Amino acid sequence: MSRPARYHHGDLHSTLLREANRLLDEDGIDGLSLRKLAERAGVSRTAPYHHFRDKNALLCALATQAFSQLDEMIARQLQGDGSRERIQHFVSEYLRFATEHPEQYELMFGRTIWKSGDPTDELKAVAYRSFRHYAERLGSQLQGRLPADTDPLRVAQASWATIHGLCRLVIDGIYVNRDDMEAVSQQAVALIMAALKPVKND
Amino acid sequence: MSRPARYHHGDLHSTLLREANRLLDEDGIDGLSLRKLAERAGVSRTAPYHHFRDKNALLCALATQAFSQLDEMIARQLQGDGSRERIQHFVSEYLRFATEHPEQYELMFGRTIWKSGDPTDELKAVAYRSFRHYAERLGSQLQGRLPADTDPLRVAQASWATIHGLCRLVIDGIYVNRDDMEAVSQQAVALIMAALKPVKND
DNA sequence: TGGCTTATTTTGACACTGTCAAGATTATTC
DNA sequence: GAATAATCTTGACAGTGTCAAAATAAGCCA
Repeated sequence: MSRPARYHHGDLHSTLLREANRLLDEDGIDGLSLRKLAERAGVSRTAPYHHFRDKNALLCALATQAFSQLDEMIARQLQGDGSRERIQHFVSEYLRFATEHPEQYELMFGRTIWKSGDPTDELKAVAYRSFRHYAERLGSQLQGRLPADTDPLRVAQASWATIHGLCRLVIDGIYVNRDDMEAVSQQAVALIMAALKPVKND
Repeated sequence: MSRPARYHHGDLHSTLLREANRLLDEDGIDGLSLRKLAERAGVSRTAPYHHFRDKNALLCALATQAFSQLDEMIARQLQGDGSRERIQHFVSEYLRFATEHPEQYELMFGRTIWKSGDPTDELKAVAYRSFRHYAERLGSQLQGRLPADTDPLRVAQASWATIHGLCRLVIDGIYVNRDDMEAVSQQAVALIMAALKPVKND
């Protein structure tokens, strides 16, 4: 016995987060129930309620974590020049992020939290910040190459919608083939680059 | 009393579909329970099981209906020349379709059926047919205007992902502002059109 | 140390869900 | 009219999120 069953767990909060992530990977967002989670943590059904107000709060905490990771990834990948290769690579990394952790991605952007649930202020903050970072970095990469009447913010929104749409199609089980997805994303990037004004490093 | 409570309802199948659609609009996909539905139809909890194998089958039937409507809309809007106005108009109609019936759209493309559930063969057929029609019609509109190394199917997939991504962002409660969405979609269309080879009616 | 307060955990309960089994009732068919 | 099939009902079960009240442990101040 590694740990004699004490009345006080000692580190329930972080244990819950860790096991919740595991449950998410294994059983999906539908299979993640507070009761199962409590059992995994070796604690009674209602113990988690003293660490998270309700299930929504737990899910928001998980989503917040995931957004931090995404934000880091964006900062890491979306820098340097705005060459087609760089942007293409970023898109591939985004798709990988979403397809390798589909349930977390669903949690981050899905209706469970944003529509049915009630997103935490903390979650909203990190989510909006992620997008702002994306828009800023993409904007600086395309600087001077957009037509005069084109708002960089709109381009950021549109391109993000495209990537996000692809991710949803795969994650929701409509597209299954990842090679297809990669090819489609390359096509999308190619179309956008074709619309830009030519520049020296093309 | 409009109808004396008989043992046999007489038209339960279509009544269930009708009331299920109403429940979907009013309470959302999460609020749609078989028991509530049965009560609305004035029938006991398990009566629906003699008309639909389970809840999944019911949802698939609803989604199938919705796909038929979408298919009709595509056929209606995506014809004629491939001018920017026509395509723009189609996109607006698609967004309208999704935002006016968000819960049906969620049902059509969401994970409830495609991932967690088990899509009916009938549903798969009509869903794939819808996309095929979209791809065919868009392809014929862009005929001769795409770069030589560009597969029209990929363009169809990429553009659909963009529209779909926008719809999801709105439906899932992440974007709230519909005017923004309209502007973003116009930006996306503009970018695609800019990448095309110029043609007489531009 | 002792006692008080607070944090943490438990058991019991409630309303809700989808769905199965077995029986009751009506319609259909021969 | 009798047998069969379709349709509907009641009862039950396991599962869910969450509240209230009681039990237990930890922290703190004297």
